[in-house]
Amino acid sequence: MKELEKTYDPSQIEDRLYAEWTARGYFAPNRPGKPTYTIVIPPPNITGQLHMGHALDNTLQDILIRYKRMQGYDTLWLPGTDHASIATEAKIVEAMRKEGLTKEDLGREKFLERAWDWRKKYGGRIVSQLKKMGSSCDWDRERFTLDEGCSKAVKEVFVRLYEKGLIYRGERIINWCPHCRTSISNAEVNYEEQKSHFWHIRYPLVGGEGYLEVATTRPETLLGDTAIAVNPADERYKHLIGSYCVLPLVGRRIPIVGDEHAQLDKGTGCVKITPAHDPNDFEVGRRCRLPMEVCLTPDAKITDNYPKYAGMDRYEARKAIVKDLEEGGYLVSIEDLTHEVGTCYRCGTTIEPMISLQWFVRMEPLAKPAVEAVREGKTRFVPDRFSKNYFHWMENTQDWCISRQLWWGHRIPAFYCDDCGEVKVTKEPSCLCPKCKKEMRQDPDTLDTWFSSALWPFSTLGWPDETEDLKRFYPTQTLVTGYDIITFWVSRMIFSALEYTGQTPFDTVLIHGLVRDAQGRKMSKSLGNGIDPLEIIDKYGADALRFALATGNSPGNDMRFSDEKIEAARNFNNKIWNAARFVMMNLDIGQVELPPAEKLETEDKWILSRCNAIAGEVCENLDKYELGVALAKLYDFLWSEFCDWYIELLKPRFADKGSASNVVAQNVIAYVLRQTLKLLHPFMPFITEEICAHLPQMKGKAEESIMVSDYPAFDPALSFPEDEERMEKLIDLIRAIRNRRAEMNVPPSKKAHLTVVSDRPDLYGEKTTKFFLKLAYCADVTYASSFEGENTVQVVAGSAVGYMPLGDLVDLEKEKKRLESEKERVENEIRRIEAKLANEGFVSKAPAAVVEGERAKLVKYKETLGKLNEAIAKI
RNA sequence: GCAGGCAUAGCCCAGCUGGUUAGAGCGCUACGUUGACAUCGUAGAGGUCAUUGGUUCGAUUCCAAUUGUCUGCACCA
Repeated sequence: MKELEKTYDPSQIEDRLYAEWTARGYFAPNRPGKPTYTIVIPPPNITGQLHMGHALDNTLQDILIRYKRMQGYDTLWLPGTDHASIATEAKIVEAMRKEGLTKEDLGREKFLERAWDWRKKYGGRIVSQLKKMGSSCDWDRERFTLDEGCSKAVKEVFVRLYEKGLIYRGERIINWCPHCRTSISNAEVNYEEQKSHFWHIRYPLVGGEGYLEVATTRPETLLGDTAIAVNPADERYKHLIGSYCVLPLVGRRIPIVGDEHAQLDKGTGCVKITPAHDPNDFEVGRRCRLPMEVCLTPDAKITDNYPKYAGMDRYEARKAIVKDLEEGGYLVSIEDLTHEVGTCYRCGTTIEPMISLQWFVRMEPLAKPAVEAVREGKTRFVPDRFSKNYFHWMENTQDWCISRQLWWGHRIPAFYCDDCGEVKVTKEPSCLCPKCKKEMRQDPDTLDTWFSSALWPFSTLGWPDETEDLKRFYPTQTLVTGYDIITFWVSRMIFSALEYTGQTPFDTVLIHGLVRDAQGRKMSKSLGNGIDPLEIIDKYGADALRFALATGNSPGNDMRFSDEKIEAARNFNNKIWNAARFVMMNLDIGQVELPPAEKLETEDKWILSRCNAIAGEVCENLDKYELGVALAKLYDFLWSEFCDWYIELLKPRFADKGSASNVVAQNVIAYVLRQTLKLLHPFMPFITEEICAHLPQMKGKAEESIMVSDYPAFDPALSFPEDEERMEKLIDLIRAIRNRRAEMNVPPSKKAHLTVVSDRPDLYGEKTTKFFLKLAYCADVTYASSFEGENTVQVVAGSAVGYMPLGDLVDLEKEKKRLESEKERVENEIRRIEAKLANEGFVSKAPAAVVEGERAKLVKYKETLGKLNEAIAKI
């Protein structure tokens, strides 16, 4: 038997195994006809580097796909990347800036060349990083949101929606990022608390003595004011509706209008209206037919219409205008205020609401069926509470601004005639004006990245064509993603899929939380507290990283990543490794065959039964997406039951070379180890594969790789409840003896005589002696139905009393006290249970199994109480 | 403002549809090493399961309120 190294060294193993798996085509099992299980990857940005969020997301997906693959499903994990228009373009622009170049210098074509070069250079980076994680994606089907197929789908969708009237072009207030120089959707705005002021300003009335006072957080937009609104029911001002005031500093006459937007009980009741730079004011402007006055340029500077401030940045202008207002006697007061300000989710710049001609998706008709589908359970969120988020967003969503003033992305397939203004939307790359027959000009803008991501589950499978893949793998089963991306992506995939394919794109959305740092803070570049998964892999291995991320992690909840966690994971790897080393050192059989039940010892049946039970539970947990729970069970089973007990119990048998019992032990332990490794494989693919490759094969069932072996399932033939009970009793007694010795500070080197008194000869006898000798530090063991002796320590557990003469170490008084306090505890338990059983309500209403359980406990406690009395009487 | 999450051992967290002697890991204490593993073993200390009510035969678990904390969404003239 080839020997394993003493400590596990993942770096020697992982890349080699990954290459082997790839070469053998294991990632794409190709089992047409079998039930399918499909996951599409949330495509990482091509600009991105693998971070802990990706690591968690992909660990969970890989666990699921490996599990289903081992269960025999026709699995597909479809990988790919996202062109990430705004993020990528920003990076390229930034790189160009360093060369002293702007987009305009280069022109669209040259710029796009650079972008594709960028993609070529960096798009592969994240992919190779995913591979380091062990991600078993079908790389032959890798896709890109801007590739030919996805582009085809995007055009198809755009044209269809346009023809249905669900996409329209119009002038609306949109969120404008002055830094990225593009519109962004509502979903892409983050609100941040900022300290600011309320400036109270007087607007003099025309043809009168008085003035109206308004308060604003944005005095610079005063330049764009085209009215003052008051509530039509406001007794203070309603007589003024229809008259005018003078716009301070500008001198323009602006009307006083009546509109519900102005509330009676808020501020002074008067509101300045800037229709071109505020969404609410825009609506007021529409209702009152006010002119739009644009006073800010796309880079948030004052327009040339206001020469005094022209070219000033919005904040500069604010200062200047406040100063001028003050000097002109218009400024009444300044009030401190903290308020939420919209910022660009990409660059953090404060967004500027602006009136702009953009393309929109009409959301209401799309949102309705999407809400219905989830309500009817066609797609299920795990955990369920996230469906509430989803409903809330879907039911309140406004039209989606999809055009972006960027070059890197899907160009909007709309064409304009410069002569007659005709608009045509077509999948063709160019077209002639249907009226003037002149070449039309394509819209220069591109689409929101999320527009193409929304089609990902079906565009990647060939839609709009009825491809074999689409038929075979769509709709998909599970989508795994973080809660931060439900609105951006998940909800849009659902309504898109319903609209174009008539089906929800996936059955289940498994939501995970954020990976935070050890102090619970969000990992961020500015804090510099990010942990690089690749460094973790280098140091501890991918399996350790995966274990640290998966264990104890429950759906939807954030988790902390810490040194302790990754060290615990590394230790577990090492534990598995060494358990395997031990097993192999003791094997001399060429292949493994599970002996018939009658040849098995109690401990063999116990471990087989436990392993089998765990297999059943793990499958159940995995089916319910309780991956963290499943892994924790495997951890406990392997470390506690397999290593701490079964291996220790077997040591005497392994020492007895050549015996029949030794051979049985070899077969059982090799079998259980293999089963356990299989159960663990989806979580920790590398170490399990490496060890399995060194283990002898099962007779007649040789497996090429653990990756393509069958996942264990509960097998009634391997369930031995009586032997489980028997072992548990034995373990209880051994534990109790160790416990007693430890309490009395008896070193392991001091061996004691043990007399086991029990009326259960089936539990204790010749066969158990070796265990007491080895695990309970006994010199020898005798079994009896009664015991007469003095100066002995008495241990009550597992339906037996153990007597150990420990000579001078025994303090009889102390011993008696201990036994009595133990007795008291047991008596309390008995009282509690008896009271419960005497309760008419409990007996009649509680389920029979629970009542039976309580009765069984009572019997057990009474038995223990009897033993304790017996022991106390001896003192 | 609206909605939602979380509150369990010194720390970090499990505990799935109510019935457990409330659990792991880390840390701490004591003991232990010539052959699987010190990246280890044995044992121990440590919890009124945030508070208050309610439902129930029975509540850490379900409901309500309160407090603290975090997150979405909205508004902010």
